[in-house]
Amino acid sequence: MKTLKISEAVVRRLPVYLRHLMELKQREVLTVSSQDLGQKLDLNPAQIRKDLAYFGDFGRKGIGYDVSYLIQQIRHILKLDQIIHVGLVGAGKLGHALCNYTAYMKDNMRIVAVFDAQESKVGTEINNLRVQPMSELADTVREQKIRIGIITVPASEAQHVAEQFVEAGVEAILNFAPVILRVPAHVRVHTADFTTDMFSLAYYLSDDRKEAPVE
Amino acid sequence: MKTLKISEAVVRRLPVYLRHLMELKQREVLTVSSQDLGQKLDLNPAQIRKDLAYFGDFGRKGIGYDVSYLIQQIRHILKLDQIIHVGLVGAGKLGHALCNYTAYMKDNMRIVAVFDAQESKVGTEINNLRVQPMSELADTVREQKIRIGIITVPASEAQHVAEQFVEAGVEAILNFAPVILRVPAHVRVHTADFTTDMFSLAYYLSDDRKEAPVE
DNA sequence: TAGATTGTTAATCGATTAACAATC
DNA sequence: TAGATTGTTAATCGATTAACAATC
Repeated sequence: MKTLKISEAVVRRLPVYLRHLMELKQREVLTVSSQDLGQKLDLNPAQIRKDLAYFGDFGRKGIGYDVSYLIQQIRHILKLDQIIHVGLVGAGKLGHALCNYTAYMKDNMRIVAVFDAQESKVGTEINNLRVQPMSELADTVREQKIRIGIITVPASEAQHVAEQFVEAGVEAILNFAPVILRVPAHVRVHTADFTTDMFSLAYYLSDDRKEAPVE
Repeated sequence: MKTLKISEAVVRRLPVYLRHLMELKQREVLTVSSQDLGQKLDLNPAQIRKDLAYFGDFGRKGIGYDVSYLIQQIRHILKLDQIIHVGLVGAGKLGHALCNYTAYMKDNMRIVAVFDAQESKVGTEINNLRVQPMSELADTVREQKIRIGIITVPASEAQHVAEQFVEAGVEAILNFAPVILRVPAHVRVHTADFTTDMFSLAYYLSDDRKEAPVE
């Protein structure tokens, strides 16, 4: 395996490849070409080959990629050949939804603890997990070997929660609050912000204003 | 206003600028420089100036940008100087969460209808909205002037729902299901996929496997 | 005036795509 | 063998950043 700095764009495509490969496997497709993949995923075949070639020679000239083998390799690259433990803070509707969303994630990641600052939430059950108070976060992260933290609290509390996660030793954070978190460089943060998505979508609407303009 | 093809990267940053500007406004800050903004948002000041300059001369040399004026301009660019009507299909936990997530979106967008294919869901109330059957989607989209559709159904149903949205005349779709949707070129789709985010985060974890490796 | 900061051009950097020898 | 398809190099394209004249 080569050691080179892999761009974020490449890393973000790997889960997309993986997902489609799993589907192919389920349909008992044994082999797939970069051509096929590109067609399905709306990507340039050369890009797919190049992405994969960063990590090794996974294909066979004239043949393509062995589906099962490639799945195994991508899971290894993404460190998903183990079960990653995840903690979540914010037992609101969104937190609830994500806990249940284990559908096809469950072989690779598992939400093993849920926390909330609100006393009324503590002790309730979500998906067989007892909602814990924030005071238990640090110990639980260590005991349960939680490596990724999910933040589904209001924007005003997100930074504080992030700091507690970092303090407890979490290595990466997925943040759903619409704020930019400040964390040390060794902690990776991705922000999954619904409002940013919605607002940028609006840009692409046609120009005729259908409602009474405010301006 | 110049007419030039604006890259998606630029469009995705505009809502981030807007959000921070709103916060500045609330704190009664009158003026902001690209320097200040860059610091807060982790972006290069030149990039911010360039992004804004695509759309007009909004700043003043030696001074910076007037916060209120820039807010107004960005809202106009993003077509958020009107209230955009939104429809949602999939009244599960995630759909529920998004309906409630109107917090700071409510001046710009409004979810005005919720649909679900499951009979057991139809007729229940979410945030004062009656969940409607899919058979009412087309008419409601037209009557309510719904321009953006949100999809929060299982992956297997997402494509079918997208087609119904497109058929009904929706201009853009925000898709939460982990699939790549096929829609005509005039419809814009953004995919907000939780699993892709989580899986790509795992790549950045440290290399020591903390659980018993599967491999 | 002096200091600050924009808008914009030019330079740099990085990512995508094309092309093709190697080879199954 | 002929056709298909990889891995990789070179070409292209696009996005980010630096630099600076204009000017508040």
